[in-house]
Amino acid sequence: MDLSPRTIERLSKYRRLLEKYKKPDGDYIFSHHLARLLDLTSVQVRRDLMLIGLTGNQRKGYNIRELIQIIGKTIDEEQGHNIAIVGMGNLGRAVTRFIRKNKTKMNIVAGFDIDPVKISEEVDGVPCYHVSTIRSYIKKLSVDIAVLTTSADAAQDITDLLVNSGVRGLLNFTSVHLDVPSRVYLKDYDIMTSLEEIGFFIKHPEKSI
Amino acid sequence: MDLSPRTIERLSKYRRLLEKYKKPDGDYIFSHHLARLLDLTSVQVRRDLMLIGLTGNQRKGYNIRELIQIIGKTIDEEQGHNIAIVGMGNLGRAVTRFIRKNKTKMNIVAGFDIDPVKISEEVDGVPCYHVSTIRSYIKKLSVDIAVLTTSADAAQDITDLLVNSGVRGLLNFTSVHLDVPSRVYLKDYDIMTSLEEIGFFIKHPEKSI
DNA sequence: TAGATTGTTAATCGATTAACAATC
DNA sequence: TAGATTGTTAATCGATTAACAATC
Repeated sequence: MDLSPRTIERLSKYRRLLEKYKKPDGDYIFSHHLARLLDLTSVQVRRDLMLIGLTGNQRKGYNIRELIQIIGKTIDEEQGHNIAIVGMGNLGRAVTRFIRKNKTKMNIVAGFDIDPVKISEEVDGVPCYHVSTIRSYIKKLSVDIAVLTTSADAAQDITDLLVNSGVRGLLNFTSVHLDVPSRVYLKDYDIMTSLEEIGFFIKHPEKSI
Repeated sequence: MDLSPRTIERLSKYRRLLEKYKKPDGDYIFSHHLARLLDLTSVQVRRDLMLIGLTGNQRKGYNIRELIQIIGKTIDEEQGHNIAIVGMGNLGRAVTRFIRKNKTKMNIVAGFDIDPVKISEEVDGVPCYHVSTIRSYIKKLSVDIAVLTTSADAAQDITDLLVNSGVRGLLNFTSVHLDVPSRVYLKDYDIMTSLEEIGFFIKHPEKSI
């Protein structure tokens, strides 16, 4: 199986959409219908589903229950993922609550901070520890994904610590470009860059149509 | 000028990196040096800079001051952008403080919420109004970009309201796929999908190396 | 000068889409 | 059956990279 990040992202969106989807006229959906709901082409939907071995019915389309189940088999880790939020400032607390609202296989097991005020103060039921204890808690709690919501200054040092402690995936909300070994999967979320991108394209509207 | 979203994103990162950059051995930087700092190739850096008409020096590289200035001329709107945050929950407040910490041409001029508790309670100096007043405030304050941090339920209705009020760019933090006219530039930030992407690729490490 | 770097075209790579046979 | 849809290969499109001449 050889799925690109973009395909994985679309599969995640298909599943989430259909989990909330009140069956229109049964438990099946056509590729062009799913495509329209997400502004994609029906070919792309069929191709994505083909790649994960899902087969449809020419009369009824794709079985929604089966679709959700096979996407889960493809992208989920059976035992779920244990997540740590590093940096329990506004952004860290917001992300914590956001993730916990979505009942998925993503379990937030710990927060970390340097501020004594935040430490041992639970956020949405998640305990917060001092960053100096990252190594032992990451190992003890089998954290495999960390969300980085620290200050820019601390970002690279904390990243090194996380990676050395065994974290294998990182969601980086800081605006710092992180240096990580290739075995670690890094996803950047650069808010300022995104705003500047939006700013540019509303200044040059002809480009985006 | 015909710049892709990816080029704009890289330009934004070049600038931010170099603004904080303490000159190594002068006020110039080589393309391969800048490339290494951001995990890119030097060809890509040179090509990006070529596209915005920036010319380097074969002995010294690119003048950092000039680079920052020309990137600004390319991507910034001279008068800046007026931004509204819609949904002043944890995420909205976090994003507000985050953007305001970065001194840029992005001015947050208003927040909106439905919760009477949050309304007329300033966040980091930004006033918060009721969503029913979106239309008049968006026009009065000339808001051109909105950050959507509402609940999933409200997302599409609020978006319609924003677009009808004249907003031309949207940064969407909800997990809902939004339907917007093509003249509106939309950028999605789907946290759950990103986590699932990370989860998949740490399960299949051979793919990401 | 020799060596390193820039600037730019052509080739390559990866992802999307067009086309169409197979199927219900 | 006719019509619509699926499944899949081939063509296309867009972005990155290789190659190399020009320049300091």
